This record gives sequence, C-alpha cells and structure tokens, in this order.
Amino acid sequence: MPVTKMKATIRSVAIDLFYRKGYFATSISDIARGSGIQKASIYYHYVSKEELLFSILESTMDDLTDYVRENLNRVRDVEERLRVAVRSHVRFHLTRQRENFIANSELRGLSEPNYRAIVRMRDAYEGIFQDLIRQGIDDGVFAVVDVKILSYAILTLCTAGASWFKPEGRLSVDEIAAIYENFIVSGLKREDETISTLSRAASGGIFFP
Amino acid sequence: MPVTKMKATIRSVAIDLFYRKGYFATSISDIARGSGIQKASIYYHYVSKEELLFSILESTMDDLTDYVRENLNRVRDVEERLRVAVRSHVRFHLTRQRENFIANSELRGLSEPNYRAIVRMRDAYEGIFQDLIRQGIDDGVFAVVDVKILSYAILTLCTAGASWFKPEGRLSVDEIAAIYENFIVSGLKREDETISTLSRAASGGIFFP
DNA sequence: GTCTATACGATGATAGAC
DNA sequence: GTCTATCATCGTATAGAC
Repeated sequence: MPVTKMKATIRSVAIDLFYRKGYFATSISDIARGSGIQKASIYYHYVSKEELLFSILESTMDDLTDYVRENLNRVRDVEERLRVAVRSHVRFHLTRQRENFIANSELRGLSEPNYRAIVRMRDAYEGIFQDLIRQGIDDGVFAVVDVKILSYAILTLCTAGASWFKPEGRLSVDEIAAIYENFIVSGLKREDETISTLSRAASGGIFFP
Repeated sequence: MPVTKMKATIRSVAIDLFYRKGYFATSISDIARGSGIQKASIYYHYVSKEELLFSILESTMDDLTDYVRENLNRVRDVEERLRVAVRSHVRFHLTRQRENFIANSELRGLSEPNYRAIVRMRDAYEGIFQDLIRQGIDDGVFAVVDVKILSYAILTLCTAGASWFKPEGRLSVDEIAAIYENFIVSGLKREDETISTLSRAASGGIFFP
C-alpha cells in the first residue's frame, strides 16, 4: 500500500528522534518541527503518538522476520543455517540500526494490546533460532545446551551491535557479522571438558568464585 | 555515610518504579505515593528527580566494579580469571536485577555531566574484561579475536539476564552463570578452522548468505 | 492536508507554615 | 522532616477555518 510523502517523512523523523532521544522524551512538537509542519497536522496522518511507534515496531519486526526466513530458505546444512541466521540478523540490525534500536528499547511505550502483538512477533522470531539450535543438538553438531537461554544470549549479543555501531567506524557490517558468527558457532560446539563443568554446576555442585 | 530511613525508602521505591515503568514514565508523585509521603517532601531528600536516578546508577556501578575486582583478586590463571569475572558479573546482575536493568536502559535520563560520569565508570569496568581477553590472547589461551567487539558482546549477553530472569524460575542464578561462562569460554577458545573463516571474512572475501 | 487556537491534565519544582 | 498550596510549563490531542 502506497504511503503519502508526508506520512513517510513523519515516520522517518520519528525514527530518528526516538533513536536519539527516546520515545518518551520526544514530543509531537519535536516530530512536527522536524517534519516542517505544525503539530496538529501530525494527527491527520497518525491517530496518536503510540500508533506512530507501533507502526515502526511492527514493520521492523515484519521485515526482519521475512529477511531471515528468506535467507534461510537457500541453505540446508544445520551449522550453515545457524550461520546464515546470525549473519542475516546482524546485517539487518546494523543496516537498519535506528529502527532496531527502538524495537529493542521502546516496547514500554505500548499499551497492552499493542505490546502483546509485538511480543508475539518477537517470540515467533526467537523460535527460528531456537529451532535451529535444537536441530543442531539433535544432529550432534552442537553440544547439549539450554536452548532458551542460549537463544536469548545469541540474539542479545548480535542485537547489541545496533547500539554502538558506526557505519564510518573501524569495522564493516560483514566483518562484525563474521566475528559474531564465529564466536557463536564455536561457543555452541563445545567440547566434553566444558560440558562437564556445566553439568557439575547445573547439578548443584557450585564453587564460587 | 549513614542514610536516613526515608531517604532509603524513596530510593528503593524509585528503583522499583524505574524498573517497572521506566524513568520518564515514573513521576515524582508516583514515588511519593509509594513512599507514603507528599511529593514536596521528596525534595527534602533529593534535589531533583535526576539526582535520584544518578545516585542509583552511580552506586550500582561502584558496587559492581568493587565486587568483580574483589573476586578477581583471588585467582591468577587467565582462563579462570575470565570465568570468575563472568560469573561475578552475572551473579551481581541477577541478584540486583532492577538496579542493573535501570543502569543499562536509563542513561538517557541524565544531563551531559552526569551522563559522562557514568559512561566513564562503565568504560573503566569494560576495561577489566578487555584486559582479561587481551591477556588470554597473549598467553595463547584464547584465539586471536577483536577484543573490543567481543568484550561488548560478552558483557551484553550476560547483562541481558537481568531483563528476563525470574528468581522463582526454572534455573538458579548459578546455573545461568555456568551456562554463560561455558558458552563464552568455548567461544573464545576457538580452533583454527573457525579462525580461518573469520580472517577470510574480515579480509573482504565475503560470501552471503 | 495543513493551519491557528485551545482544551485539559500532568509534570517537576518551590514557598512557607507547622 | 513533612505538610498544603501553588507556579510555570509542557504534554497529547481536538475543533474548526482555510
């Protein structure tokens, strides 16, 4: 569906401000000023500030999920599939940095029904990674690990890039993706020695520090 | 220095509200209500809402740094030192969950000078982990990796626990710490095969997906 | 579609009595 | 130390003219 020019402008100004100042700290006046119109005019395009936030989050989640799914369709090998998923996730987050940063920090701006909608999308997305890890374990490629915890860990660490990445910085998107990808895969492919430390701890025999 | 009872109450109510609703969404009235006093009385104890936030962030960072440093003092072996650092970080974040969550999400509530003060503390803290990783590489225990990127990755993934951890949940603090610890150490100790993938990618010969 | 004008509530913070 | 009362400002959102 086609979007009017001004509606797109408002959206992009909002993304920029939500990213830089945060959703609550950004006022409708700020967005209007950035868009070159009066604040009342914003309401012709969006019914509320929250709807503006929600539309950003929703389409970001949609695009992310589509992008990763599409790339996964081209590969069969489990390890390579996880690598592709990680690489896709990182690429998406670093090239659409601001939207993704918002999607990961401004969920609190949503009312219950909208909040639930985004969380459902996020859960489905996480499921992709959980399935991949489980598959890898079943195939004996990855060590036996806690699938949920590790899927959160993996996604969080890749997502974090969106908060500090600078396009003109030392490393390119693909270099960062490769660093993450290798760290993650070798973290999952652990050897017996390490596993035994895990189960020792997990079964209660903890020593600390 | 001793803190009056009401000052401590206000602080703890604020931590709870900042964690649940966010700094901007929490009003002085909310905090006053939770503390059982009138909102004007808050200003007898804290000069501003921001000072309240800052004092929470500052002491959290202080305590975290002290805690990790103290635990590190008891160990010499590099790999074991990294393990101790990770374990300490996770323990601290999961037992003082709300403060840490705030410390990682509400920096935007600070004015420039306060912001800079906290960032300086955070940089110093990250330095501990960067030194450990560098040491491990120098000693040949860890593979050659990008120290900065991986220190961010490691800290972020451990910190993330503070956003979903539930004390009454399936896993204990120590179990989660052990999972992270093993994942991280085996991620750092990668083998040659993986390293070559990295340098292939890092040197520009990227294939995608 | 965009404007001006405005309703209306909430906010952080202060003054001064007790 | 805590209270009541109040200020000044800013927020989202609406009404209605053009």
